[in-house]
Amino acid sequence: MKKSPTLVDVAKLANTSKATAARVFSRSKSANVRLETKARILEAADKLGYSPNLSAASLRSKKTYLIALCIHDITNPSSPSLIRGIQDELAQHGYDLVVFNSDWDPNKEKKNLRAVVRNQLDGLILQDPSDELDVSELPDLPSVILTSNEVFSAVRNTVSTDTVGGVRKALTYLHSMGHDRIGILLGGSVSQITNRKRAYLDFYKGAGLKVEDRLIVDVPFKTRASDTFVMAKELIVDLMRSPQRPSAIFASNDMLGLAALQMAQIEGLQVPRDLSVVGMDDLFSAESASPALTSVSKHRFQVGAQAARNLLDQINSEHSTEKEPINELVECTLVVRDSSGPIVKVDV
Amino acid sequence: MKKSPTLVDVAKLANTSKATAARVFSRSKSANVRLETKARILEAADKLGYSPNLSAASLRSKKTYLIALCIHDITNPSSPSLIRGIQDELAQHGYDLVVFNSDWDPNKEKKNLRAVVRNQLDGLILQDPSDELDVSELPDLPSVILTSNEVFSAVRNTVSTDTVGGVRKALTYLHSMGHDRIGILLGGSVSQITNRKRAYLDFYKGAGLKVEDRLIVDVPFKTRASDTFVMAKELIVDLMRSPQRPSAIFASNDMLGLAALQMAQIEGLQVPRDLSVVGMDDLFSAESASPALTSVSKHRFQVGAQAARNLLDQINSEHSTEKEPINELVECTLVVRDSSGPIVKVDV
DNA sequence: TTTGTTTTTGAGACCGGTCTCAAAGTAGTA
DNA sequence: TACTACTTTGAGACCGGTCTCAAAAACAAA
Repeated sequence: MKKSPTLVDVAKLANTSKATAARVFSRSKSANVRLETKARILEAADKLGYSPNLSAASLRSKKTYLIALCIHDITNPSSPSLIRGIQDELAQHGYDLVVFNSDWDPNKEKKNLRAVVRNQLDGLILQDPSDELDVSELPDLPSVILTSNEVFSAVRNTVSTDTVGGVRKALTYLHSMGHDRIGILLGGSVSQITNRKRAYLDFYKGAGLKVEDRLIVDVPFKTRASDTFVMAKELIVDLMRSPQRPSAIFASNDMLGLAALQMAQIEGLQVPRDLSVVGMDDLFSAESASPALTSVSKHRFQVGAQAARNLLDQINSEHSTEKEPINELVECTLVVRDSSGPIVKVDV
Repeated sequence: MKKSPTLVDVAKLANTSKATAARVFSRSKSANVRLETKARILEAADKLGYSPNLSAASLRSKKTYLIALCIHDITNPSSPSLIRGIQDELAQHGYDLVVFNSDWDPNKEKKNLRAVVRNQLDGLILQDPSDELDVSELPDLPSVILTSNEVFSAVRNTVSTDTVGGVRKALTYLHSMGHDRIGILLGGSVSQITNRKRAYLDFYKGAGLKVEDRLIVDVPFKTRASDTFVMAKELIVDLMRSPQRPSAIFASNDMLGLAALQMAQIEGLQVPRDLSVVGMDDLFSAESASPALTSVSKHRFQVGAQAARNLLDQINSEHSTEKEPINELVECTLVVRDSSGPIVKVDV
């Protein structure tokens, strides 16, 4: 690991000044270097195996070309496509991504945000900040927050998913297939649960259906997917064994939907003949399930891409005058697969 | 976004020198500062809202406390647990992770490696480098390569999975359940395919079974999981419909295993009564499949943790004298679930 | 050739820490 | 009190780029 050559070495070899050599490698525009000179410098750099030192550059220019993504857990099956959406967009503009996990721990979250500042990262994409996080604690840099929480959307740009609309789409679809007693599995954070429960109740009211409390199942939140999964299955069995079981189940996330599929099979219910199941998230696991799980896609990839674009816009708009925050909403789409179908009336 | 305070500001306010103030925040040991002084400095820093500038620090100290992970695709379902294993280990030592995707494109791979150097990252974990990458192109920094390729393991530390042993475990298990005509679905890269095919043939030979070529199915590799999935299903159907179909299928990755489960259901085969299926990777999708897929776990989380530990060791061992590279092998484990069982003789 | 304009180049300050080395302070001991 | 050993502090060079500003060169027009 010998000392690597610097710009001065290159300049010396190319018989020019440090400043001129710098212009050749600088990211900023307006690199006015004569072609002949430029070629000479590049040749010298090549000969020496020169690679610019970004630490040095960023010290002066205040730009690291690194973006922070603070999410709960990269292990969560819906994280990868979000990340990929962000990365693909960033890559086009020469930015790279640093990923932080908070594990739903407010302390880790704050710690991560501090790391973002320390590392001089150029921008921040923050997923669903915890309630413990005060707006004033947000670092003072270009940022996009993935949340529908008004506290944050009032002060920062946000991108969020129209989950309420998504729930409506799923229920509308099931209702159109003749289902009028639809079980709902609620999971995730408290706000997610209340959100979706409201959407469910609204739909029932709008459709003139009678709400049955026992069709509404809350699945306690666990940080590890597998734990949620196990817990969900127990609760789902109860629902399936109840004397008047629903003809369809809407799971507010795919984890729960998959658990339902598994339990249906164990209970000897045939899907979708005996039971229709619709999930939400459209994970790969939904596509690969047997039968393939009908699911509401939240377009995580697009959410990521959108957030990244928004962030880059902020970074590039010099005059970051106190503009009104932009709050974008991404629509959900229902992906119909094999786990759902028209109701089949049972003759007893 | 006003100018943030520097160490000099803090020192001034604490009525001490820059050097002393620096010692309080320095990561390196031997911070000999009197407690009283330290308190004064911390108080000043707190009052000013001081946050160290890592770009400046790393310019001088040559340390960014950032590690690069170059993988093929974060969207690949097995990536997240690998990443998490790495991150958890790194976090304990104050390092953060930058993730790069190559999409199996050698050019992107090289581009990423250059970015690693430019950004002065402190270490590199590189997944399965492409054949186009020459050993000489590896950047000159602490690194761990996730590969079993001898070309790389001869010159760098590596961590790899004993997939051959994993294949053997799966086949041994199926054979012990009475299956003697086991189909194998081969997928992934060329080397993966040849590796596992050899393991399969070796096992068959060892067990004194007759190899049937039509039980060996190659599934062409696609970069997108969904594409592989669709392609796999067509090939699997052929296998299932063949006059003498196997009583068990070993899929060399879970994607293929899940595809097999789905096709079995569509073809009206009951798993595991009519067909046992065993996958490999132990993705969450395997656990959530119906029936839950028996799978060979490659312990990706542990692989990641191991690699990270190894990397940190390298970084911390000052005298990086040309040691023999360390090549670690992680064993696979068979996770038996509901998609496999003893053979059931059919009476025709 | 002279003058005005535009493009290229170079000198040197600067970014905000870390690091070295010597000076100053503090004990401990005789 | 004097002397040694160890701890704590400060001065200032240094890391390798970027940025500003003015000088030099190139070009165009007169």
